[in-house]
Amino acid sequence: MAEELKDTLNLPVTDFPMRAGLAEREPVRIAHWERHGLYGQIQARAAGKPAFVLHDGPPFTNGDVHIGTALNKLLKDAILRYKSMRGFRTPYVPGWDCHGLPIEHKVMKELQARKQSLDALGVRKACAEFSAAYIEKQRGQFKRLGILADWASEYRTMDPAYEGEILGGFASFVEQGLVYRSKKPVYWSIPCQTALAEAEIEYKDKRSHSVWVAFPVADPAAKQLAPAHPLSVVIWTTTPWTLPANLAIAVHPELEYVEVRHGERSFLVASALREAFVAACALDGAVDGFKVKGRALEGLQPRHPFIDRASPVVLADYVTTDAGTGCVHTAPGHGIEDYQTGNKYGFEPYCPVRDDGTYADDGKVPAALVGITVLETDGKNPANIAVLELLKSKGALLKAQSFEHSYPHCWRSKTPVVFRALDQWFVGLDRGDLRKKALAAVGDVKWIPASGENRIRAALEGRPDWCISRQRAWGVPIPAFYSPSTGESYLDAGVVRHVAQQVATRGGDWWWAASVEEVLAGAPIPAAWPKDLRKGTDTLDVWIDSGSSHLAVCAKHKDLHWPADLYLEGSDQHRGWFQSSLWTAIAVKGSAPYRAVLTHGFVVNEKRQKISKSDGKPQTADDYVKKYGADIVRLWVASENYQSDIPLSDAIFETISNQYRSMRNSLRYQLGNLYDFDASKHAVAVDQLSPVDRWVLIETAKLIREVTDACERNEFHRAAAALAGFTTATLSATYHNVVKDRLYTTAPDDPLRRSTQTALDLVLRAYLKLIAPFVPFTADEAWSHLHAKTEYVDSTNVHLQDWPAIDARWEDAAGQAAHAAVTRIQALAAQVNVPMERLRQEKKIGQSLEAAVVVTGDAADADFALLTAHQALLTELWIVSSVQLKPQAGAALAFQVDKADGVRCPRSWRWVPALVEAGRFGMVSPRCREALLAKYSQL
RNA sequence: GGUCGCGUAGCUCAGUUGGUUAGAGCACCGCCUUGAUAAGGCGGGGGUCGAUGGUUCAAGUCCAUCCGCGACCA
Repeated sequence: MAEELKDTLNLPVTDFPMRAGLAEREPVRIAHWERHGLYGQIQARAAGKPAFVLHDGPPFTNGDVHIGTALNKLLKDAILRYKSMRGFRTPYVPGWDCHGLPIEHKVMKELQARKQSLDALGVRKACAEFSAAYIEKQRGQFKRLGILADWASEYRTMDPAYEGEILGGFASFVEQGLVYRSKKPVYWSIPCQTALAEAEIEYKDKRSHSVWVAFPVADPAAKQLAPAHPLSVVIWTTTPWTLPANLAIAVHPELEYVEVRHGERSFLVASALREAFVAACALDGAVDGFKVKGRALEGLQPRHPFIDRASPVVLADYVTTDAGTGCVHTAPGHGIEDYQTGNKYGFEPYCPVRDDGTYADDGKVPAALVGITVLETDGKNPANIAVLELLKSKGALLKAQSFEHSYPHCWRSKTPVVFRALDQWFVGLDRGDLRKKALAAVGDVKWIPASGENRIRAALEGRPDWCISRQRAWGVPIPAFYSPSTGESYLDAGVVRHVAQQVATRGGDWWWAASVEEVLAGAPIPAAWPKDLRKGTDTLDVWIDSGSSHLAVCAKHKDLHWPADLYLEGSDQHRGWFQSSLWTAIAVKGSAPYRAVLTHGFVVNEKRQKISKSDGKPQTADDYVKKYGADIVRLWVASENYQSDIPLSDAIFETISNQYRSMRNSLRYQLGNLYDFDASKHAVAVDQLSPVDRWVLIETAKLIREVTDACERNEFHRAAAALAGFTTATLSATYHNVVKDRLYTTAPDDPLRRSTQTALDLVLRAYLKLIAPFVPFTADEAWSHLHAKTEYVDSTNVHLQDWPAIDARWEDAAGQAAHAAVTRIQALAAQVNVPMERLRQEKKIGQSLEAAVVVTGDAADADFALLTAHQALLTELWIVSSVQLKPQAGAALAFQVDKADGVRCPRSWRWVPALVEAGRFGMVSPRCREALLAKYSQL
């Protein structure tokens, strides 16, 4: 009998599964989308509409897609899907950053492991293959995340046409006189005879000499110093071999320095380091003399201990009192800080060390040192030993001792590297007012968040001239020429342009493969150039590569426009891509390449620390996609406030998974209850909808407003929070819960049931569109079930819909009134629930339907009046069997809950005073009898 | 060390121009339900709003300093 009655209910029917199985289902849906050319359909649908160009920052092609890279791409994808639903054309051309040292480094390591060595062309070929292989991998991983893009048009910085654009842009730099050649210290590997980049350095512990060296001051009175004895400024260094290149001594302007008297000599050191100095050099019985601020020492002229020149005192903020004497040996040709200080004071980056590591005979290096190598083998450094000898003979060496410290080593030869000034190419950022123009352009861009503007400004203002040459093979060649006899360099815009054209068709390899004659054939060679020239072997800094993408992509692709509407990358790109793109755009086009720049933070672990390999946690996007599915990863991205750090942990993914399940369950409920609903036949007019249905439509309107507002502000986590709240509170706990009774127990065509189905249908359609940018797989899956009761449908796709609109009729006066009433009655439910819960804990009732409610209150009380006016709604909204209103003058509103009297209807489970006969269905409540009669016409 | 940013319940986030006992969802505990069921409902516990000091009648909300974390520099 009970089974039979259950069969008379209109229970939900749907094939939309509760269990998502995202890891298995999503790839099938991707294939479905690709088969239908979803990206193309989306573009075609918006043909003629204004374009929203989000220009893709190219990920580096040297590994699997990192979870942070995935976050970036998913934010872009969500924005584009949203914008397309808002009526924009959203062409999206993804890119790949292919050149650069990390790839060359990896490739060289592999070659080394196989004991192979290759020339530049061979290395380039291996790098190109490496890069291409990772493009394939990454593209697959991006597609798996549900990224929709014009993959056929993707740009790659190693493509000949792209390389041609880079060089074309570079030609404009040269033409405007922005490019110059100058010396700058770089890491140098002596055995490899090559410059190294940061990534090619390994830090290892090393035992070095540390020495205290006295620089005699001939004329202390020039700075109003009155030492008791002949004065020396004392420096401390761990690289004695750089002393021949010493050009200055740096002191901190704010530090205090003190005269230390010992024997017949006076020494000048920082007061804070006086004790350490006296102890290290065993100056027993030393006494202090005058004290002086570092600032006052500027311009003092100590003499170099073994070369006949002055080593003037200069000021530098980086001088510390951690170690040494507070007087820092400064060799602008052997250190970056030294170089910068040297620049400030007009010293050349003097470097008497040749490529092979030996001292040059330049007329300044003492004869005793010429030809001696600075390369350390077996812990012995011939240059250090020779320099120490020299210092001793001059009486300048106060102390030498061993010193253990971490020191950079060449990753290939494993020998200590040296810092050595080499000729490099630079872009002069203040030439042609480039910096001024760039700073001005910053003001025309919308920075999101606004603090990004300060960051880019600081980066632009603080940046020294841009060193754009790299002594590497895997990159775009710098089309410069050199005279073998004089070493003079030759760079000309016309020639660069000629090379650019050739490279655009032949590829960068051509530069290496062709002879000088071939390279210059047909080029407009300046008359002043000598006949005898060789090609340069340097490549361009890869930031020029990616920084030229707006020229090579936005300005070229027919669907796009220049400048782009939006750049969206991690906040580290203020010093990277945002900046390099701005420089190239200012130089070539005179304005910024983007209208707006949106930045996000970095993925961190539960301790808010950067995700690192030592965590032992998975770091690639695929790890998470395989475990949770792309929609979960996407929902995580949407839920986080990406403007600061973005935490990632198993606990967070569990929470997100729960939220997802909640959404999915609501979808299943709605789809299941719409199985026999056809809007064209059954829809109820808005003004005829029941109050609770009008209520949910207004709630939906509020949701649409909230999500839309959040999306317009790019604050997707607010959208996600609003959707989560709507799902659990508005739908699951309230609307779906309340409306179950009428959906299940009334006759299929009951106006009340059709009213609710009408609302459910409207809510579901809006809801699916709202979640589509964030969980596109699930949204489209449900959309298929809604339209065709099947998993895949060819005729329609949620991503081809317009963003949901609010029907003005939902919010008319009657709707507002119904909404207000239902909202208040719902709020009062909390007061019913408390006493009801007490009965339940006492095991007196179970389901809320077993309860009968009595409300007492003054008839004039606003709430009591409201309940009286809407008495018909109360049992349904509170999900109880009866509600009795007892007006009582002067009484406060009170809710009393008891176990319901009467009998329980076996069909509706409601308690009624008495059951009635319903033929073959037995005894049921009067209301159920009517429903059965309506459904079966015969009982 | 410098610049910028962040720091509200176990987790993810709200807290508008300073103003009632600091909120939501998830998680947790208890009860109910088994006709949304690898679901659902109800009730409950839980926060000295990073710390300290200050401005104010009133501060999570403004100011200062410090601590922690991150990014970029050095």
